[in-house]
Amino acid sequence: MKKSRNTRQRTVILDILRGGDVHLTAEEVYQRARKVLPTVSLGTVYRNLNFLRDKGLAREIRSEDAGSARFEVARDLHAHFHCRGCHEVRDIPLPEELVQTHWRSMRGISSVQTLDLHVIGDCSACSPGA
Amino acid sequence: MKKSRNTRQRTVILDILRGGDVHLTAEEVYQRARKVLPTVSLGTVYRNLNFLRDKGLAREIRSEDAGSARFEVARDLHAHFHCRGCHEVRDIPLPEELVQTHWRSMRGISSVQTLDLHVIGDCSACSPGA
DNA sequence: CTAACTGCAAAGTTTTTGCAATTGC
DNA sequence: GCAATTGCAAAAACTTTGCAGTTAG
Repeated sequence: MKKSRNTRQRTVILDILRGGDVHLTAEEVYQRARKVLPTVSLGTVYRNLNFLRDKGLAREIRSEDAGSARFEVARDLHAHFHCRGCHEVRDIPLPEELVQTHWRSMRGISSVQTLDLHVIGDCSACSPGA
Repeated sequence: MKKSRNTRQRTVILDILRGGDVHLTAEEVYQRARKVLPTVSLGTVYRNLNFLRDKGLAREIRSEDAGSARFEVARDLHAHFHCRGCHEVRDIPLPEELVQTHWRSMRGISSVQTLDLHVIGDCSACSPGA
């Protein structure tokens, strides 16, 4: 196991992910972190977000409509609903059958680490009639 | 409906997505297109890939491990397996239950356009033992 | 004809990185 | 003490865009 330190920066960044709203971009994490650590750099935020992701403590989510990646603290597995209209991202439950699916029995798959499901459509605010 | 033209560039790019392997980056599409149209530009490739995506003729896929977006021609709905080791992307079937799921009954969801499922793990080539 | 499209190159965005200084453990 | 980490700034990687010229319909 690779060594790692609990720096103030890392703690603050993880706390930011834990607290408040989920789905923050690196830039948003950076802005919030600066309120606590005025001299923190964006590079450090990126390095720590990647570190936390690789450690399994955070998840990185990317939608089809490019822009920045967003990060959330790793919690119970869930899916994401992306609204095409307002570009909001919302957590929705991940169907239980999906979690149970026996992926490993598929040819060529040795192990499965995580599932990443995006449901893309319109939210009721953006498309009230439909 | 917005007007559009069938330019040689657009035709070639769509053919590239249709033929050969799926999951090409813009750069890869560009390299292949240049063999047919030596003066085509990367900007045109991007413009056309975006155009085809917006028209529903192509799909853009992004995985957790950043890098470039990849494009594939829109076909039957399927999921993608991403290997953490070699970064290959493979098509795998999308569980039928998932397609049947009644998303619209969820609070706040008005309509669903598409599902995007990524299964992240190790392929048998990268992790033979597991 | 003319609006959609292209090539080119420049600019925009997002993310990574080299390096010297700092700091957990 | 020393390797992990940081801040800074520069660079890399990826994508979009302004513009003048070209082209499909």
